[in-house]
Amino acid sequence: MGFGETFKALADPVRRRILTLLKGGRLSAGEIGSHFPVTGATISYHLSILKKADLIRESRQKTYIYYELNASVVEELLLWLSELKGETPNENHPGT
Amino acid sequence: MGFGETFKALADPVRRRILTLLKGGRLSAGEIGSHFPVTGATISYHLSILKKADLIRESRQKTYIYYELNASVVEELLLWLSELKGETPNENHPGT
DNA sequence: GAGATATTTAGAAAATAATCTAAATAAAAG
DNA sequence: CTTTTATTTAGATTATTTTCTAAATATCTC
Repeated sequence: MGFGETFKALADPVRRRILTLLKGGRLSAGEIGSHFPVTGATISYHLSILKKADLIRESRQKTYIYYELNASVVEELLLWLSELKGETPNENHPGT
Repeated sequence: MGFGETFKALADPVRRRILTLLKGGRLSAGEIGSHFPVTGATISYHLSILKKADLIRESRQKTYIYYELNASVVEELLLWLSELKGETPNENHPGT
């Protein structure tokens, strides 16, 4: 919902590391939290920021809430930055 | 100097608009300021943030200080985001 | 339903960021 | 060297962000 929100979400090192973790597949909030020396509440806060920026998606399953990366917003960012650089953005969609 | 600084610089709408303006070529601080309803001091503050993030470069000339976009940092950002997306980043260097 | 585990929400404290006004610096012109 | 114009720096204020502890909610298991 706007680049400001997205860039702001990416500005925090904890949130960038969360995204990098999620690159390897979906993880529960607890699993994510175990990688950082902060409380679960703080992780929950960071997840809410990432969620608001639409960089991650959640899915409840049993007792856990799993989070996974949402690449489509990253794509929009790539486009904006490519345009800033002054290049025609590359297409790289093997499926199309 | 670290992605945090760069993303933080990009998180502000005024700073993003400054970068977009500079895409069209270098501008003095005053020329940049004339596009925004804020004081020159505030523009100077935003320019200092962009400078610290190495997103812009300055060059003094006569009474003016000109600012221009520095694309190389944008390139690093593109790489990081491409990797986050899980794709091999595209090369698009016509000169090589 | 009571207890256990996972996660979020609320509220407060501390740190950081954005903006302004006023003063300082820099360079050029006279 | 004084004045003018361009820009930055300093200091104060207000807003936003990050983090914590404690409490609330949700979902399972018995």
